[in-house]
Amino acid sequence: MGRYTFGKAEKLCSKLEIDALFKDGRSFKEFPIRVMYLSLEDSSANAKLLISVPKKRFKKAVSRNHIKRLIRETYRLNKSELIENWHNSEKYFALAFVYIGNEIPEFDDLTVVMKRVIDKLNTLEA
RNA sequence: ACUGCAAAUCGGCCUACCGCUCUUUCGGGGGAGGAAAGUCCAGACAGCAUAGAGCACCGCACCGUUCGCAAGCACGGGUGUUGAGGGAGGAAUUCCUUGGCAACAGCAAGUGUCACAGAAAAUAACCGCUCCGAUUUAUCGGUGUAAGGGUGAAAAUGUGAGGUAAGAGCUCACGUGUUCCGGUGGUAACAUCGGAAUGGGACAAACCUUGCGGGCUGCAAGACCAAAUAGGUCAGGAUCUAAGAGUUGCUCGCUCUUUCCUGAUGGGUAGGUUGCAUAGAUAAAUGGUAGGCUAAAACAGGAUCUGGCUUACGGGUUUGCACAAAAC
RNA sequence: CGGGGUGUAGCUUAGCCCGGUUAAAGUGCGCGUCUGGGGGGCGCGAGAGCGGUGGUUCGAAUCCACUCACCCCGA
Repeated sequence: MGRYTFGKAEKLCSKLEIDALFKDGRSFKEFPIRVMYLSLEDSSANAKLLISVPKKRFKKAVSRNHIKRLIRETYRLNKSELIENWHNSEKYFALAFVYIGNEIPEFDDLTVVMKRVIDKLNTLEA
């Protein structure tokens, strides 16, 4: 079934959707991640995600890539509950995770944060 | 052996589970670096421009070889300079070995600058020296001179002799620097020998002069496909007795434009394909967790490609050089 | 990807083009003084060797080369 996959359909690629998300989307913070979300009419997947790490805070490409990979892994391993919920209620969302911390996080700490983010998204939209 | 220095080189591996990207004949296969970086140079490639020549602007500047338009880079060589070691000598100095650096064409084309100090920083004259004149016999004025003094980063070719009122390349000898000519060695830069002329302070990373080279812009270049909306062109139709223009002396009529509908068409935007690759996308792929080797491994992530340069870097390996005293 | 700019006292700037004597100013800091005290005024003083390395030159913040850091612009 691919419960822990993260393929292309689940990534936010369209420039139009990205612009709409940053213009009209709502957001909340769960340090060190800022989450933006926007309901979509119809889509290929129940949740399409975009991960961003600002260049101003992390000068080196290696650092930015590493943080993006960590966030992607934690999301990939914890998202199944959220996707199931939205799939049952036929909701479609565009998501953006922006890293606002100043240091490179540890995997275990980020897992805790990501679980709280998933919970919040579940309760907010339920 | 250890340690230090220099150079070259390597740039974590294995196992399990969960994942990413490209490709596929659906079995599978490929998947970041020595610097991928900085963007300091250069080229390939692409578009535009282009009769020929000159000027401006920019770049380069000892010689040879590979590549290249010229440079750069690499290797080798010359010259200069600087550090270290050694030899000769009383010293100045000079020779040899070795390492670093050099934007090493031209101030003898012109212009400009040379602070402070000093008389004077490039048509030299303060003290001094010489002669002449005056005189109050302390000195003053004039002429000549550049040996000596002092200043400075730098003071007008060094030593000796002749010469002179005193002196001076003023003359001569021996040196020395520069330029030219010739011989020898070398592909050449250059080295060396002989002769002639000459004595021009430094600075061109000062303006500049000479020689050589350079068209401009860059893959977000460029090529192709192309929705919606608005407008363009063409064709057909409708509305007309509405408005304007043309035709005409005037009216009618005719033609065109304005309005609406339908169809076609070219340009072009979003977007896509290509350019684009034996890694290769287009919000952009190499990761995460656990364990072991052993301790966490360092610097660090491709966006058109290639070569050079520079910078960052834990640890390992190899080679070369140095290695005091003591103990064995 | 391409292009441009800036580094000088704690901070903000000048000086750089065209090299020269002790690197200048404002603000901040310290001390003194005026005031009953604060604020403010006045006076005095300390504080940088010019981002780094190398070169040219008698001499470099200034000229040149390389390099490090930061900022901005185009699409």
